[in-house]
Amino acid sequence: MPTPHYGQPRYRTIADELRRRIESGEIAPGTLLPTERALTAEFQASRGTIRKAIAALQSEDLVVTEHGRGTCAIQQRHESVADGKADRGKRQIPADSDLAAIFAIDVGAILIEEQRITRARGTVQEVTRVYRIPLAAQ
Amino acid sequence: MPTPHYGQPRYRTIADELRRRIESGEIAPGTLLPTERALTAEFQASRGTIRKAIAALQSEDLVVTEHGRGTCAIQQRHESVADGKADRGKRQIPADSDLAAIFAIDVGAILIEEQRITRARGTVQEVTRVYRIPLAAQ
DNA sequence: AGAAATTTGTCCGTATGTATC
DNA sequence: AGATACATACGGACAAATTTC
Repeated sequence: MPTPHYGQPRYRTIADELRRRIESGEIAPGTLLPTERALTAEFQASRGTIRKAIAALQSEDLVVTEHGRGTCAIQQRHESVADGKADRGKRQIPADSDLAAIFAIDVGAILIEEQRITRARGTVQEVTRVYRIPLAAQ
Repeated sequence: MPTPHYGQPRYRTIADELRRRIESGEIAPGTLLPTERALTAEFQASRGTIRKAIAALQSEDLVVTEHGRGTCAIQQRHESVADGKADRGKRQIPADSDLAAIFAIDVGAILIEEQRITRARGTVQEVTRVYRIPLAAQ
């Protein structure tokens, strides 16, 4: 097969299909996707194309890939948990030296930290923290 | 050259060099970068590697690429030099009392921390950190 | 207007390095 | 240490958009 990518490129249709499986729960959050090798077999595409599809999902924060391990589906953000308890919080913290360097601000300057805890069947799966500069300071 | 990517991969050092040229004004905002072909000649790297380096700059909103035209440097607001800190990183850290309580693990137990830095026009917008328990421990 | 050249986009196959299990 | 799985890199081929002649 040369390169017949009329309409939509192949890596995109593959990404769409994988996204569907994740969002439908066919690939449960927290579980590994099939290996790249398995995906090349299933979609009859080269490994490079499979990796491009997965890269698209990564940029959507739908999956996380770890070197020798595999690619893992991430718990969805706007999914209301069964217990309904929103494990979210927002607070202000002073920047430590690490964050200060990244943001190019002074150590001790105030940052906004938003925290989100995702659970599955009661156990904590992930803790996500997003830091940013207060709007007032910009 | 086979594939000796000790320390830093090739595409990243190339991306760093191109970023330096853009931020130093050597490649003026609004002007086209050298063609992929020219870059392969200069850096003695394959086209795929060059494209990966450019893709990195794209995700930093430092350049935009148009199909039959080329890759164009973006007008940017000055800002501190990128200190070479990777936009994505993963590391293992011991749980502090806060995280230990959330995960219901011992203080000092190892957690995986993944960090992602999102930028817009060169400036840091958000720092996202995701913590989770190593799979080996589950 | 049209053809050719240029340039980026997609895809394949292979080989080797590196991290994890 | 061995097997498995992802990461990097090369080279070639063809497609599609743009520019040039």
